[in-house]
Amino acid sequence: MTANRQEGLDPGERAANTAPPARPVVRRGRPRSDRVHRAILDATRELIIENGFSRFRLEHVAARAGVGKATIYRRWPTREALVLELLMELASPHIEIEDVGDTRVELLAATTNAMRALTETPFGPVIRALLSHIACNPALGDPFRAAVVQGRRDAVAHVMERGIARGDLDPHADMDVATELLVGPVYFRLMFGGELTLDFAERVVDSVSRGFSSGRDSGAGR
Amino acid sequence: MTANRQEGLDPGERAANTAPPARPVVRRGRPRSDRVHRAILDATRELIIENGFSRFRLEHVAARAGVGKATIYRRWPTREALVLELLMELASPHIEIEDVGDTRVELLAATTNAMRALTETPFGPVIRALLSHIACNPALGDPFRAAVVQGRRDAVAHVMERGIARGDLDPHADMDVATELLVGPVYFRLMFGGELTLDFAERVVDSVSRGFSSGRDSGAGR
DNA sequence: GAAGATACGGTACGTGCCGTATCATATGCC
DNA sequence: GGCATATGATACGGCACGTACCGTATCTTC
Repeated sequence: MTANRQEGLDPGERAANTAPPARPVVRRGRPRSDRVHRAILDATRELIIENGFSRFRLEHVAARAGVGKATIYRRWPTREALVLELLMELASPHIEIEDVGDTRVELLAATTNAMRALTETPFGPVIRALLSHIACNPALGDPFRAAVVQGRRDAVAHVMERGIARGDLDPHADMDVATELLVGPVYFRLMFGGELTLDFAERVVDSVSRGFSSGRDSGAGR
Repeated sequence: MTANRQEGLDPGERAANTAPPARPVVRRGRPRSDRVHRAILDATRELIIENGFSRFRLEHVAARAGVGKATIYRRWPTREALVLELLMELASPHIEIEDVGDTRVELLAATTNAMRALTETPFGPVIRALLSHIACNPALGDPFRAAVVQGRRDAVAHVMERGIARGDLDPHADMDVATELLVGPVYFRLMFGGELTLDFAERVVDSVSRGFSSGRDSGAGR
C-alpha cells in the first residue's frame, strides 16, 4: 500500500487503474516525506478508533499529525481514499492460512484469523467503524471486497481443496458458501453482540464440519 | 404511538429506550400530532434509502415532511435516535418463524426471513447504513440487540428444539451458534458482497444441516 | 367561552467542518 | 547555488448542524 501517492501533477499517464501506478523514476523538487505519510495514517487510525467514522474530521487528523490540511489532500483525494489505505494496511496481515496438514486446524484458522484480527488488532475497531461505509459506499467497498474479502475467499477455498484431497472433507462440500459459514458468524457477533472467543470459533467450525442433522433420513438433510 | 403512563415525568427526561418517546397521558396544551410523527419517519425512511446515512440531512427530512426542524428535535434528541425508531419499526415484522412441521423448511425460513427483509424491504438499506452505529454505539446497539437480535435467536432456538423433538436434528446440535450459522452468512454478504438469492440460502442451510465432513474418521469431524 | 399551555411551520443565528487557494519557508536534486 | 516541489499555516465561501426565537394553531382547564 505504500509508494503510490502521486496525485495531480503526473502528466497524462495514469488512468484510475488497479495496478499501483509506477512512480515516475525522476521526480524533481522536494520529495514527499514518508514521515508525514505515516503520521497521517497513524492519526487516522487513532481518531477513527476514538471517535468512529461519523465524527472523523480531517482537520483533527491534520492537527494530531502535525500537518497542514493541504498536505493530506495532496496525497489522498477524499477521506474515503485515506481510510481505504489504512484499512488495507491493517487487513492484509490476517488473510493467509498456512498448510499445516490438518484440516480441522486449518478450518479453525479461517475463523480464528478473522476473529483475532478483530479482537486483537486495530483492524477490529477500525472496520467496525467503517462497516456502513463499506456496505454503502462502493468507492470504499469495491476495492475492499476485491482485495480483502476475495483474499479470504481464496484462502478458504485452498483449505477446502486440501481437506478434500486429504479425504477429510466431503468432495461435494459447498465451497461457494464456505467463507460465509466460517467467517460470517464472526462478523455477525461483531455487529450484533456475543463473545468472540476460541470456544465460539471451535463451535462454529465443528458445527460447519459435522452439521446439525441427525443420522435419520427425514427432515434437515438435503 | 401508544399511550404510556409516565406520571409527572418531564417529557425531555426519558433516556433513549426501547419504547418510543411516550409522553405522560395527561398533557396540557396542544398535543403532538401523530400525522407529523409519521411524516417524519416516512421522510427519514425515504431519504436514507435514497441517499444513505452519510448524506442524510435533518434539514431535508424537515423539508420533505413539511415540518420545522425544531419539531424533529423536540421529539428525538439526535438523528441516531430518530433512525433507531425507524429501524425497530422496520425490523419487527420479519422475526418469527412459523411451525410448519418441516424442519428444513423452518431452518430455511430462518435464513430467508433475514435475507428477504434485507433485499425486499426498506430494512435493508436502512440497516446497511446503520451497521457501524449498531456495532459502535451502545445507545443504538443495545436496544437493537435486545429487541431484534434476541428475537431472532429465540425464533431459531424454537426451530432447533422442534427439529430435535422431531428427530430431524442431532440433539447435540449447537444451539449457541445456530443463529450465527444461519443468519451470519446473510449479513456477511450484505456487507462484503455476493448474491442474496434463494439458492444461496438453500446452500447455507444444507451445509449447516449436513456439514462439510466426509464420512471418514480423520480430520474435520470433532 | 376565555385563559393558559404546548405544538406547529418558519426563519435567523453562531458553530464546526468541508475542500480550495495562497502564503512564506523548507528540502532535496541537478 | 538555483530550481522545483513539499510543507505548515492561514483565510475563504459554503453547507449543515443544533438552538432560539417568532406568530399561529390546537388542545385542556376553569
